[in-house]
Amino acid sequence: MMTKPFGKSSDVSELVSSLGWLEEDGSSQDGDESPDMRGQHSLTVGSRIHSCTELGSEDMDEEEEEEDDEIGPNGEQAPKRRGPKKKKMTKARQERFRARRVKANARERSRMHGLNDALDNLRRVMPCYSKTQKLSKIETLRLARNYIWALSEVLENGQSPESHGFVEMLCKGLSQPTSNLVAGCLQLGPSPMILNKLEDKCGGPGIGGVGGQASHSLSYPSPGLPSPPYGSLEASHLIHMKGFKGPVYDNPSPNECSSGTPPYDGPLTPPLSISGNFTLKQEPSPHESERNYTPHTGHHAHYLSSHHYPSSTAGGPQGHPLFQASRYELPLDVAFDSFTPSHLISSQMGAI
DNA sequence: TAGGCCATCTGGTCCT
DNA sequence: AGGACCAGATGGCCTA
Repeated sequence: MMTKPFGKSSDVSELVSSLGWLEEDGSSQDGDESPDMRGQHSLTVGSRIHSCTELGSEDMDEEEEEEDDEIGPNGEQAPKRRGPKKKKMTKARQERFRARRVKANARERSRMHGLNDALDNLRRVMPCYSKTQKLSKIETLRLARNYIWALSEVLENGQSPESHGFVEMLCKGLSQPTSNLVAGCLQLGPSPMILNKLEDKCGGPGIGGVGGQASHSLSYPSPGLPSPPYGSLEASHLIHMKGFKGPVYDNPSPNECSSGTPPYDGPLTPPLSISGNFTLKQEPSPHESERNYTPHTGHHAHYLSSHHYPSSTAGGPQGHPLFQASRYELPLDVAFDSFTPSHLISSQMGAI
């Protein structure tokens, strides 16, 4: 559960607002703001406070304004402050500040969009990529780690990708809905990824094989379907049941304890069929279509069992720039001829 | 209604 | 000085 310092309607916010800290004319809205802006009708309390502080420290060439006689919320005199004195917020300064903030906000939005695009790319190389059932960010990262871990087991220990252990590794530490999704996908059919490549290279079917004939005996519920009340695929359960024996880690990270997912400190080994995967999945990011900000909600995606892409994004824009980048293609073709884990990993990570 | 997840704004910090 | 990165805060949307 996410921890939130304040409730959704913060008492503090109301207090600050009542003190007149909030701008009265709604000018906190960026001029370049998208229609997608949903919850930004007021600035955050902390931000507002910081904002005032910052304003007080800029433009030292302008006249300073004493603020010694600040009056507190209850009328009492606030203690004198040390440090640079705040300056009066002149109109010009306000405008400059706003312009700066607007630019910074735009950059930050762009940065976060880039991050989300990268996450989308990562989702696409996951075994259970689905346009309609999107993994949450955190689950994407967890699954990615598990995936790398599982593949490394395949390469290093010869573990079969059809084995229980492979699926267990993939699901380890994931939420049940995600575990179900992964299991469902693996059972349903070949993830376009490693499995095909394994088939090519090893002469064996991938997990589940084409047509969804799962060769492993784990009985996963309803293939391909989202989460809920299907059986429990909680990885730890499986592990206990099957006497799972994972790799030995030298330096277990304390951070991993909470999730129950083992850390992986060993050498990374790359996913096996990145190239095939990218070939198959070179679809435009759903996110990309939303970059144009359809009004409605900023919710471009729904997550796992309970979320679905809006139909309008099904087609999506063509030619995602990221997928046109040569860096996705070049190293991948080399992967199996001159197999160099570090190279592949770096190429894969570059894609991410 | 609570909880999960998200996008966005924001100020601070670090780096170039 | 300006940009990148980060984390805190907030409200919206959605589902159970």
